[in-house]
Amino acid sequence: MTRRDPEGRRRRIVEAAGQLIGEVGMAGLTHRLVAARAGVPLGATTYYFTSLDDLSEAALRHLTEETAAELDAWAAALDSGADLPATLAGLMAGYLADRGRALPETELYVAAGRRPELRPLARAWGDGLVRVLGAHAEPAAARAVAVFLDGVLVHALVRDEPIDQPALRAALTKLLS
Amino acid sequence: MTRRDPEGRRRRIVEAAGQLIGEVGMAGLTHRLVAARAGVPLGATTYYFTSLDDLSEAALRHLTEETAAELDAWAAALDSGADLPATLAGLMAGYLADRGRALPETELYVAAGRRPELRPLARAWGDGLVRVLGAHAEPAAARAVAVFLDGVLVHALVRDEPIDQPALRAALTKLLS
Amino acid sequence: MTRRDPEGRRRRIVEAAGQLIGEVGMAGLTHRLVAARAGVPLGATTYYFTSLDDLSEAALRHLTEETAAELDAWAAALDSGADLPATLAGLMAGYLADRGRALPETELYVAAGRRPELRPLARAWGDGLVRVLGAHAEPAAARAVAVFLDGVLVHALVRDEPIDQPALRAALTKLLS
Amino acid sequence: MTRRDPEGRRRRIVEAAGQLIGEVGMAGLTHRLVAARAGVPLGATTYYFTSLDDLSEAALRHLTEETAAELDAWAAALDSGADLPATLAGLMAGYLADRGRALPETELYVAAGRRPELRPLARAWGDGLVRVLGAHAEPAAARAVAVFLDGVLVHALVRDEPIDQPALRAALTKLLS
DNA sequence: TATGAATGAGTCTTCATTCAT
DNA sequence: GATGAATGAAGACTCATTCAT
Repeated sequence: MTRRDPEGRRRRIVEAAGQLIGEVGMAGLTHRLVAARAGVPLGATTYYFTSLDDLSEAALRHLTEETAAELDAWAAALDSGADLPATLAGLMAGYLADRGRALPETELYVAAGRRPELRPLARAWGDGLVRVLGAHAEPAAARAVAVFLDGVLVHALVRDEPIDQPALRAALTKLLS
Repeated sequence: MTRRDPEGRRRRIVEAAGQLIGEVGMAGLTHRLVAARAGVPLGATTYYFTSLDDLSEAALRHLTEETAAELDAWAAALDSGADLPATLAGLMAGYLADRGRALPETELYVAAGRRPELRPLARAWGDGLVRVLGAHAEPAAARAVAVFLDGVLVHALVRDEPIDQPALRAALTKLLS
Repeated sequence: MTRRDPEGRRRRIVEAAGQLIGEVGMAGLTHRLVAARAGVPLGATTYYFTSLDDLSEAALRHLTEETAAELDAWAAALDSGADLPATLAGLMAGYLADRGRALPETELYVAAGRRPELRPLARAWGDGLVRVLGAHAEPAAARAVAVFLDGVLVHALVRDEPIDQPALRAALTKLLS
Repeated sequence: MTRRDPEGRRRRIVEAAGQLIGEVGMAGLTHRLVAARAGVPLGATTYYFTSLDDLSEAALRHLTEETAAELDAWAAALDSGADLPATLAGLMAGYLADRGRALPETELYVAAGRRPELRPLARAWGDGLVRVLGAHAEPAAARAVAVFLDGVLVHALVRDEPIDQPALRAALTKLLS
C-alpha cells in the first residue's frame, strides 16, 4: 500500500474491472465505475490503459488466468483416478453453483465474437480442458466434452437451475465412451 | 405501403433493430441507428417503444420467431427418416455456415443472463429443439443434444472454423445412443 | 425569439463561434465557449453541428460572407471614380483600424493551410478583390495588389501600427502603374 | 553525445518542437508529442521549460534563427549584383517550393497576433529583409517588398500553386522602381 | 398521431502540470 | 538533477428521453 506502487495499482484496476464485467457486463464497464471500485482517481484508469478496450482486455485476461488456475484443480481431481464422468460432472456442478461465474465467461465469448484479439482468451478454457482430458480420453472425445460443457454453461445462464448432475454425468459418459 | 400503417412501421423498426443487434451488438444499439436503418424518423422509435430496452426485447423476440421458423425446417428434415445424427450435423453445419447467425443468438444468451424477462426467449430454441427431437430420442438424450449444440454454437463463435462435421456427427451419435 | 426557431438558433451559434474565433482563435474554440456566448445549452452546439470542425467551418464561412459584403462596399468606392490607389489605401486603412478584423482572417489562412476544405473560403477575399479590381486594372496588377494587401494584413498583425497610409498608397500606385 | 549534456538535450527538445509546429501546428503541440519526437522522457520537457508556452516560444525562436541563416544566403545572392527583382523572385520561389516552410512561418504570425511576446520573432524575417534590401533600394521600397512577399507567402498557403515567377518578378520590379 | 427539436447526463480521452522518489 | 507517476480539469461527442408543436 505504498503511495507509489504502479504494479499494485495496475493490478487493482484490473481486478476491479474483472469484478465489474461480471456485475454489469462488458457493455456496462466504464472508466468511472472501475476507478470507483478500485479506489483510484479517474485519471489512473486512463493512465495505465490506453483505452477502455485495452482495459477490458486486461481484465478478461486476468479472469482467464484465474480460470487457468481453476483448471489445475480440475486436472488434479481428474488425475486422482476416480470415475471420470462423475468427477467431471461434479466439478462442473461446483463451477456452476456460483452463478457469477458463468456470466463473465459468456461475456468473453460474445466479446471475442466481435473482437478477434480476444479470441485466444476465449479459447483458453476449452483448449486447456482438452489438454487436461488428453490423459484420459481420445482427443476427439475430449473436444466433444469441452464443447458440451460450454453448452452446459450457457444453458445454466438462462435457466433458474443448471442441468441436473445425473443427466450431466450420463451425457459425459456417452461422450467419453 | 399505405400512408398510415402503424403495424408496418413497427415491424420495420423491429426488423431493423434485429439486423443491427447482429451487426453492432446489443451494446451498440441506439435509437438513431435503428431509425436510420428502418428509414423512419427518430421520434418513431420512441413513439412505438417505451424505451430502448423495450425495443431491443421486441427485436430479440422477432429474431426468436425467425429461429422458430427455422426449427420447423429442422423438424421436417429430421422427420424425413434419414440418419438422425448425420442429418443433425448437416443442419447445424448449415446454420453455422453463416457466421452472422451465431452472434445475435449468443448476444441473446448474455442479455438474458442479466435480464430475466428475456430468458423465455433465450430458452426458445433449446426447448424447441428438445421438442422436435422428442419424436426420435429419449427426453434426456434430446436435452443433451440441445445443450451440446449450444456449445457448438459458442465454440464456432471464437474460432475461425466451426467443429468439423464428422466430429459433430460422432458426438451426436454417442449422445443419441 | 420564439422558443422553437432552429434557423435562428443555428445562426446564433455560428455568429458566436465567429466572434470567438476572433477572440480566442481557432485553437481556443470549444463547444462550451460557443454555447455560453450564444446563450444556448451545450448540447445545442453538437445537435446543430456534427463536429467542432463542422462548426468552425460554418463560422469561417459566415465570416467570409461578411467579408463579401464588405467587398461590395469596396467595389462601390472604387467604382466612384476617385483616385484608385488612394481610395484603396484608405479602404485598407479603414479595414485595419479595427484590430479585431485581421486576426480571424489570418486564422482562416492558417487553418486552410492544414484543412484543404477551407481553402475556397480562404481564397474568397483575394479572388473577390481581383474581380473588383478587374474593372480598373490589368489582371496581373489586380492580383499583385490583392497579394500585397494580404501582406499588409499580416504585417499589421504583428506590429503596433499598420503600415502608414502614404507608404501604402505609394506601393499601390506602383503596382497599378 | 556525452551522458550528461543538458545543452544538447535542450536543443533536441527545441528542434523536435520546431518540426512538430510545422507538422501539427501550434495548437497540436503537446509535451508528449515533443518528448516522443525528441526521444527524451516526458519529464524532461517540463524540466527544461517552465510551460508549454515557454517551450513553443523557444521552438519558434529556433525556427526564426534558421530563417535568419537563410536570410544570409539571400543577402549574398542579392549582393552578387544580378538583376534584383529576378533574383528576389527566384529566391522566393525556391523558398516556397518546400510547402512545409510557409506553414510554421504563418503559424508564428497568428500566434504573435495573440501573444505580444512573440512579435519580435514574427518581425524578424521582414525586418531582416528590409535591412538586406537596404543596400539596393530605398527604405520605403524595401519595406513594400517585404510586405508583398509576406502576401506571397500566405497566398501560397491556400493555393495549390504559388504565384508564378514572372508575375512575381513583374510586381517586384514595380515596387523597386 | 407523429416528429423534429432539444438537453443534460454521462462517455472516453487527452494533457499540462505537479511531485515524490 | 531527472523522471515516471499521478491527477483533476477540461474537451469532444453521444444519446436516451422528453416535449412542444
